[in-house]
Amino acid sequence: MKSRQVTIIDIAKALNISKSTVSRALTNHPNINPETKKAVLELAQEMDYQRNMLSISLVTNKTNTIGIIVPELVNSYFSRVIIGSQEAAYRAGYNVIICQSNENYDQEISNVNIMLSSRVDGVLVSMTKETRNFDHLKRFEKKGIPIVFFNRVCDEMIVPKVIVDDFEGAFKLTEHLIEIGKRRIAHLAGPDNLIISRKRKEGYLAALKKHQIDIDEELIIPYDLNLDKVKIYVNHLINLPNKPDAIFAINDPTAIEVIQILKSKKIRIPTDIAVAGFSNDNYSAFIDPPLTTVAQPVEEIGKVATELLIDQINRDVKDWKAITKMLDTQLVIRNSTQ
Amino acid sequence: MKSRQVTIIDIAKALNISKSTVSRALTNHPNINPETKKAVLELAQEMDYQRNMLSISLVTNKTNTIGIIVPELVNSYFSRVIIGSQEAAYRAGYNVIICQSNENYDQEISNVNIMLSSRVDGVLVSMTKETRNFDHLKRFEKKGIPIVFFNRVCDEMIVPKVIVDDFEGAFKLTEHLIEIGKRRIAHLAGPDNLIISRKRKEGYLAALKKHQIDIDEELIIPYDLNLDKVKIYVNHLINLPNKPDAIFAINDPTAIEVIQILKSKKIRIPTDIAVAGFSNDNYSAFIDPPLTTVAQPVEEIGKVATELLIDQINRDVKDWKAITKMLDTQLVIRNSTQ
DNA sequence: CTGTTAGCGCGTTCAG
DNA sequence: CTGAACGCGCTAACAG
Repeated sequence: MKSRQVTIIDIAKALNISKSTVSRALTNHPNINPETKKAVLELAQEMDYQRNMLSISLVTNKTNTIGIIVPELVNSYFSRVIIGSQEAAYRAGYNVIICQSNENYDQEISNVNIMLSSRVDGVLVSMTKETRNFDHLKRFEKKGIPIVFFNRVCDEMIVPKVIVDDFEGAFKLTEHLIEIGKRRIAHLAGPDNLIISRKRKEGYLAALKKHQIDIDEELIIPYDLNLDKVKIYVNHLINLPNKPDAIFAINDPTAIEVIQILKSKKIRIPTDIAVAGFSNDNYSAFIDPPLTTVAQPVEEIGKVATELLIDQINRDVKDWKAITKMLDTQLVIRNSTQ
Repeated sequence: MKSRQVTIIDIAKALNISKSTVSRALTNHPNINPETKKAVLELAQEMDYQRNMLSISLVTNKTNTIGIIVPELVNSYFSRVIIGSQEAAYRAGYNVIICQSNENYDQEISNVNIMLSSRVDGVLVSMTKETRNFDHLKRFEKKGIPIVFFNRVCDEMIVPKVIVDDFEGAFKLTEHLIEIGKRRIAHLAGPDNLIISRKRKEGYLAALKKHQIDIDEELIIPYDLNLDKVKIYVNHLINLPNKPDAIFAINDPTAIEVIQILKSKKIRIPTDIAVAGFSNDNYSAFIDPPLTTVAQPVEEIGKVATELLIDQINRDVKDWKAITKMLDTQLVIRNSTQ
């Protein structure tokens, strides 16, 4: 059972003044006697008064809170986005509430409901890998709550988005693999509904094409981002009559998993099979062998997305702008490919 | 500018019934005509009504939200605790708001204020490395808001705590180093105000003592958990006339940093210097060489702490229990020590 | 089963 | 500069 906390009324009574005066003293209101203000502030301090954001939000119809919906927090990627986002949010006077969808569509819907009940002023979203219908996300727009996508964006909604150049990143990476002499480059591609999956695959294909390497569909594995299945795919690949000499995984956790599996089979990396990932996760530099990957400015993504969101919040609905910011990637070459 | 969302009154008007009836229909109230209820529910769905938690919390004096204050989210440790906590919280119908103190005392105070303004029903706290005064945390207790510590706990407050047996973990680890033949075991010890630092150091000392190894104060480095300084300390250690043959770092990120530095100096691990950490972070198994460490049931810590907290929330203040749960650790031996 | 009333804690009029 | 009155959206208590 919760006990009631100190309120403005308590202070007003103790000082024998009106609540509105106390309220004014507490909110930098211009018309207030400095002495009254001082007295209120001191008593507030003494009584450990803490303003009740619930009431304030209720009356101002603004919570100064933004919601973030991410697929997961286990890997470092989304955690880092959140770090960047929180920093930008706090600087602008916003708090942040975080929901994980656990890559599950239904849970994403339930997350939307939480955000809506909490009356967040705006939301940052990176969809689950199974999200193909966007009605639940469109509810935000309809209610006048701005939404900004990052990383896993949605083509069907005309809203601000923050992405990296996945095509170019994958292209550069694949070209690097070709340059070190690899010709049979396998790709663990992500689910087709995610644009990042498609773009990365397109970059991979474009690089092969540029270097006149025939595309072998057998080497392109549709993969649902479930790490448990990587073993099956890698086994399949290394048992092909015409084995791959490189594996480009859609992301770093997958690439790291690939490396573990190859090592357990005494396959030499990169001599027999080179391995590359995408995103440059925190520990990718430290694993054995260090992983070649495409670095993303992850914290920056969170920061930019949050700034775009707060900008939308401060606009009238009719003035919403649907800017897409594309940030640069950087090829990071490490020993897993050289 | 935010536009107002659909309210109970809107539904009441549309159906030409009273708001209380709508409210009852929306809240599984027993006394309600099934037909009225059906009509309300359908209209609510159609109008995309979403209950306003701000109002509900204001009147029920309960937010069904718990706050978590952690020092940082960069490393996987606290992220994983949060994963465990969120799971337990959601299961019990609670949401979670997260604040990072960034290892900064003043920011921790500001986090406390955020939690207080948000009227969380309870808080989970792991202190910053600089927290030596606990007045800000005691404010929760005084206001009847239960607090549960985990990992970095506070001896001065008699509240529930969830920890692991740091002494035993460090003891087993140090003993393992001794068993593989190491005698000059250095320790990068954490700040003395953190109990985990002291316990781990005590475990280390106890193991040395048990095996009659003289304690060399020169090998015990007081370290403030700032990764940037690790290089200085490692350099200092390897330039000692009587070098260490093992380094036990207070946590895994530090140990991984130590490994990078030793490798850059062509010092062989573990032959020249063995390295061990604490907590078994996500990637510690994959780095080169794989890191020997003491595994903690991290997600479990979050889960147990949250359950204890919710239990406190459901109790009357006078029935609060100050249980300390100590979870087991497990020595994980990998190639950095063998 | 339903409607009316009061009030949660606060900001914001409008009068003085 | 200060006070009184109203209302944000909702639940709870009391009447019917």
